[in-house]
Amino acid sequence: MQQQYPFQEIERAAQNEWANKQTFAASESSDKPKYYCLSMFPYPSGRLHMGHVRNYTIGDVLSRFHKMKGYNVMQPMGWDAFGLPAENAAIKHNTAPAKWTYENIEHMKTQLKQLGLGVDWNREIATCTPEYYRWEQWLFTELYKKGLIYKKTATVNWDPVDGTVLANEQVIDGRGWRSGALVEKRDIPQYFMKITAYAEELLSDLDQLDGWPEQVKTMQRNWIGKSYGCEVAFPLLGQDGQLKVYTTRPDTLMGASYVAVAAEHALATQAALTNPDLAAFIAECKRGSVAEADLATAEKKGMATSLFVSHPLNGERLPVWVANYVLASYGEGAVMAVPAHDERDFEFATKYQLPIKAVIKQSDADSLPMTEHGLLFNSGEFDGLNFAQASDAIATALSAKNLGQKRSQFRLRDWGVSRQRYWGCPIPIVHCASCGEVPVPAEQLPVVLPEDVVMDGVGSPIKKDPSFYETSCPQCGAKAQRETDTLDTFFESSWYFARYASFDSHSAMVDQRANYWLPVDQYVGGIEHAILHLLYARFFNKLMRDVGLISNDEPFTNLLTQGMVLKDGSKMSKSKGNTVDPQALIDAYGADTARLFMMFAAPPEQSLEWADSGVEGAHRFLRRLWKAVFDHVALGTTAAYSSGELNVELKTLRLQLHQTIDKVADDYGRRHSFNTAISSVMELMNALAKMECTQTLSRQVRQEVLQNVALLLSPIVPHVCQALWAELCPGSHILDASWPLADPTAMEQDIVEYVIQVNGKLRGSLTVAKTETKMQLEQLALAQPFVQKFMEAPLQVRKIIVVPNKLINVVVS
RNA sequence: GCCCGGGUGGUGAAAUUGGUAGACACAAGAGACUUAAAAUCUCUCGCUCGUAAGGGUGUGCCGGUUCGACUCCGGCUCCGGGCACCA
Repeated sequence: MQQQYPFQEIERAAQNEWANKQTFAASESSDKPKYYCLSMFPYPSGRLHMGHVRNYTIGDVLSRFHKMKGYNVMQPMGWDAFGLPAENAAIKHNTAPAKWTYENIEHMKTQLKQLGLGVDWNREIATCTPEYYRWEQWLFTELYKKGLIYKKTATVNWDPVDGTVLANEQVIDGRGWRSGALVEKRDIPQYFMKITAYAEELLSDLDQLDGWPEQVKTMQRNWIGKSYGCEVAFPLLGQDGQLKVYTTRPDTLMGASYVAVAAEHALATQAALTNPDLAAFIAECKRGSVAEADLATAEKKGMATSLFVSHPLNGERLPVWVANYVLASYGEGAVMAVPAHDERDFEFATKYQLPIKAVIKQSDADSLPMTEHGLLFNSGEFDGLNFAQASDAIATALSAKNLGQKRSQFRLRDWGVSRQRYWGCPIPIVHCASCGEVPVPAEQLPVVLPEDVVMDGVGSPIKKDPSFYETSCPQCGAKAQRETDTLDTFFESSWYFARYASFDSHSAMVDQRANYWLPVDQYVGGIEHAILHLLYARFFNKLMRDVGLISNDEPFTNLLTQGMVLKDGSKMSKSKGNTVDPQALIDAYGADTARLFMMFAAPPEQSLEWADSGVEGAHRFLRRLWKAVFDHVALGTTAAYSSGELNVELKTLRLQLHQTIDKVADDYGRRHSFNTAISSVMELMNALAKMECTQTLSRQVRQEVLQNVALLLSPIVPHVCQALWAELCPGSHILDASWPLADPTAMEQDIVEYVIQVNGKLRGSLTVAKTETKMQLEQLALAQPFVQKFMEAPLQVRKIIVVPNKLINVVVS
């Protein structure tokens, strides 16, 4: 055994061995319970960053831990390979997105392999390959035929100078990022998936996801946003028709003083026909980005139309306003405004001097706006009712007039999946003059995206390429045009978890193997995906279930949401240019140090500001561990302790060892608290270092400790533990060893330390036999000088609190 | 703006169910070894009063519940994530 810790040599040897022996190849034929551990696949941006190291080390630790615990483990890896950055890079470097993407994949794959992940690389997938995306094209056509995909117009960011659609990310302060032109909203036809048809199930099934963080479930619930309220119709004055609104506060109806519609609302368009000022205002509202955060933070602006409606219950004449704070896409695209009881309506009414009429009160001291529930007043026959009573009574009154009814409403909108971009999966639809929209038949799939293209920065190459878009109608054979939009890249990442189980199937999107592996037992990924990706993946799981491909209801049984690795206070990402490449770290200290440092730095769910101070410390620990084993085996091999009378020192060390075994198992398996698992092993190693040992028994205990340390740490630092094990136990392999079980006899203790407090303040401690009664403990505590000191007259003991095996608190006054 | 998190020494953090605040590390300082440096080892290390023993104080801020609060409750503040076309 070498005296120095030869990390390069060990890591290369271990990684070669795992590759040659196919150590991590997963198989469906096993009598062990299966464990499918999935980390969110990376976007091939060029190089790994610290967020990747964190994500994939967490997944690998859990995979290796479960393998040792006797599970049949699958840990796959792949590439979320379509997306906007490839187009930008292609323009910048005058190359094709495909070439750039494949080169990045090659480089990042090498980097991932250097991390020593226990990945089954046979199952590797890249979403930009026709073998992958043909199946989502197939699913698209199936769903289209079932009516779960439909077409409607939707608003996009339009750059009038570049003549192109912009992603929200490409709109900076209302201007196009390349042209600098003021961005406009433009309505274009797009395909939508009816995720709202699954809203109820997506909401209720959250209740069965016990292995998900409460935080994520809450965010999803709020995003789906089921509310209970009332639809209210305001009859138009001077013309036929009604203005419909949806409200969650029907109890405030008698306080409505105007109604407001979105700039895109039909009534706004109508009123603008005869009102040039209003037309100009509506045009102004159509400037700027479509992102909700921009809309919500914009200054509240509005303009009165010349239209009026009548209040459905009291017949009062209310003006119709156009307001930029009304969302066209939620509810009816119109609201009834009750300024006294709504923040935004209050701000708007104050600005434009609209009437503010209070109708709900909690007390006489209410200040407006008063947005809490309360009792009605100023509301005629409804005075004195509470929220629930008033909601019922007003809904009944509206129903009687046929001007409204109770209903629920989802905030969730259907998912627009069309993108006017090149580097994505072509939408498998053919537009035929006589047959209309025709889905491409399964036998003609995939619709292959041409990869040999030139990106000029304006528009998508396939929109200008007749050899792509000219085709014939699958139904009538006449000349027809292919759809040139591509799919949202969330489409690919919504089902990849199932494809890993059927990675090489040429006959189906997923096959029976998926029902062996699914659902994913442990999903690991960034908290930034808490809503969109995870919701879409849950939706796709249900879609795949309903077309008969899989049988599970939910895709991910347990979810670990990794905190972000921040740099300079914000998310590390290529678009922000603040990434840190782990390569230098791996080159200088090895993968084990990088992994150990990452796991030791913070608990996985916590966000982490990147700093490399501490890397040295992690490396130093591995060197000390190496040296401890070196010194131990230099004296010859020995068996681990099994029996014999031990002195107090050795007994205490064994106690600590077996407590550590229990703690580390709990930290890995239940708490996912890798940092404390590491620190408890460090404490154990510190204790071992203090122990003199030349005697046979103490060498046996030392052997027992070192063997177990190798096992406990092997999920985190697998290379060095494999090498150490080979030295400690010649002829055996660590991958054949199973997770250690703590020895209960080593953990028996007959004494216990009590902390003594006086009035909740620490004053001393007491070591007593475990068998002492509560009465004896109280007497012992009172007898201590450091307690007596606080009992001098006139102070008296009022009570004594004894927390078994922990603490005694003497309360004096 | 709305939804979800977070704030503990010089730094990363620990305290698992309301029960010893700061484990384990990093950095720093002092010392040992060395011709010297590196490496390694030993010690000190929240703030404050004190020579010491010991005391006071301290987990973003203000208030509350409790024998006891980093932990629970109310209000604020700052930072991060998401907001449907970044992934």
